[in-house]
Amino acid sequence: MIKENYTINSAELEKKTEWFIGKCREKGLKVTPQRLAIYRELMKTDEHPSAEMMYNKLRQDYPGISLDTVNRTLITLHEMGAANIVEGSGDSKRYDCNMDEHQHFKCIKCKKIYDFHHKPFDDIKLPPNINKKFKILRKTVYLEGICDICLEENE
Amino acid sequence: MIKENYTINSAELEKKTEWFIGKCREKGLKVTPQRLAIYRELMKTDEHPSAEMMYNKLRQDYPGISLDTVNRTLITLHEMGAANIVEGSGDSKRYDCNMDEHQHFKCIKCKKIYDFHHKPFDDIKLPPNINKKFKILRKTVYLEGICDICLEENE
DNA sequence: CTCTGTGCAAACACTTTGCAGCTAA
DNA sequence: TTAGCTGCAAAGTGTTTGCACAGAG
Repeated sequence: MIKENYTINSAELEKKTEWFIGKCREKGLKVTPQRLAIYRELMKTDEHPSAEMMYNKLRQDYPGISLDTVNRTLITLHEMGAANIVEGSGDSKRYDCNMDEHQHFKCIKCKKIYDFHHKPFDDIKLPPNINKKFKILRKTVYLEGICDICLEENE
Repeated sequence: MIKENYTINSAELEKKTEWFIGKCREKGLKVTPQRLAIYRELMKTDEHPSAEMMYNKLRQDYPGISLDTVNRTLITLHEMGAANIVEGSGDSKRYDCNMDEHQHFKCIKCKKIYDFHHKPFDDIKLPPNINKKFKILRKTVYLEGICDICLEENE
């Protein structure tokens, strides 16, 4: 199912806010007005905003807030498990001239990208409602984790 | 299968180079020494390099080459179908605090990201050799294309 | 009171653009 | 010859860092 025009109701928002406050305390992070505002703003949208987009929204209600705080807080949210960084984002572009079907595994420590080819991933079926609504140009199965070399180094 | 320490043999490299020259002619693109060098360099590595990484390698043999040429040429290679931009790259980071399993579709025209949830994508089986070698932290199925709104606008 | 978090400014990394001269076809 | 490509420089965009002050705990 495609989720559209998502709006969280206020009860849900308060519940999530409570959860977030608990999570902060648990991790020894301070509950500042900015952190709350950023988290709540992110809860309220389904736009997968960038830091810049959030900053523009937030400064309407919090004129003093700065873009770096938004940036830093989003990273904090990600680290504490309260937000995801959406795939397809960040870092600089990386190129590849292997035009055969294949997939990538990226090590989040050393940033190395490994090719692999797993036949079943070539053939995954797209959900029909998506396929009908949008024109799909590329489908990607993408794995992230820690590579064998970095795993060894940790021990 | 995982592809490692990939080195192309010179016969293969020449064959691909011929193919590339043909492809350039076909598209009315000039075969310049820089283009050839960049394409051949990309063929020779499995490192999925960034423009910067390629530039540093290439300037050893072509001291005059500039980083913008590398950047522009990589885009050209991508447009002519001789190279891919590896997923997980480019643009600014985008955030999401929906922590439930779900997938994303991104419109390459308007950059809007749509959530959807297709149960079978949650359950895709990892290839056992990958799973054994690396510690997989995240698996992602990610679709790109043109959304319904942008499709309409084109007509 | 203490120590984390914030705002500001500057630095940084990466990409894009305009332009003049060069070169493949 | 000439359209397209390159190199240079500058500007643009997004992110990170150092530091002093403010405010949560």
